[in-house]
Amino acid sequence: MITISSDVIRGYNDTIILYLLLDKPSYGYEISRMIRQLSDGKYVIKETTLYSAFTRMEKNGYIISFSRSAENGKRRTYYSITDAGREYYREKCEEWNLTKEVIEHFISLSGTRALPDSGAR
Amino acid sequence: MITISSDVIRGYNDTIILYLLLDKPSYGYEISRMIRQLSDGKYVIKETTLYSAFTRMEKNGYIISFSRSAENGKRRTYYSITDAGREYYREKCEEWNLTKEVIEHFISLSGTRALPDSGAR
DNA sequence: CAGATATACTACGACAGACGTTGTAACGAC
DNA sequence: GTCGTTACAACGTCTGTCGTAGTATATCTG
Repeated sequence: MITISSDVIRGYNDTIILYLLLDKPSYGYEISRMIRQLSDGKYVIKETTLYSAFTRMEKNGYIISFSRSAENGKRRTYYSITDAGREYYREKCEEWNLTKEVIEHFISLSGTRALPDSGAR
Repeated sequence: MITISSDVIRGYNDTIILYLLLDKPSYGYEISRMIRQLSDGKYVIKETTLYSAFTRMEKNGYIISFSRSAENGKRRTYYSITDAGREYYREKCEEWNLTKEVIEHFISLSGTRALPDSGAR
């Protein structure tokens, strides 16, 4: 079974997290679950990756944290996206479209299809 | 101007290089130029990245190197893809399709579009 | 009530891939 | 003769991911 390797998604974890903060603040565990759900279980972010992304993005000003008690009284660290975060997200979306375009020049659909003559030689 | 960040393409440099070796052996400088051409200048691989990819992939058995003199007498290190390399390439192509699918769940086309109600709250 | 499971993190260190910098060497152009 | 292009190799740094472990509370199970 093919799974997503971390090196591939690397550089998009931040984007994914920001997407999930676009409409409302959220916290680690919820974001983790949402990623799993929205990807149909195809991508499960590692906890350490997630929390280190939070730290990094707060340092960069893309999100801000605040502590709030949940209904049951447990403390949680919530994060909400900043304007800079929205801007960064927007840029990453554009970058993604470009990247996709570029990589698809080097992906053959079947994976083994004979190449059209490259013109070399 | 939007450019491709290395973290995005990370994990696909090997795939890109293997693609360019599918039909014939090649060498560093040529591959570098082909990447630039095929991506319309949108992606220019760094030399160190390229040559370290060669070393890594040869160690992994995806490519084999041989030295040959060019017409002008200059020595070049050529690389050709192995069966294991073709197999690896094929897997990466499948993985790419999956990754693309997953990431696009988290990319909104406009980058700022209002989200459909997430159902939360 | 004990123990398992889910929630909600934090800390620490390792690792791999990308990259900056530098150096080398051969060739043709001017 | 030196400048630009070709064609690499070596070395060290940085960043993001991840393995491992630990802490603490809440809820569920028997």
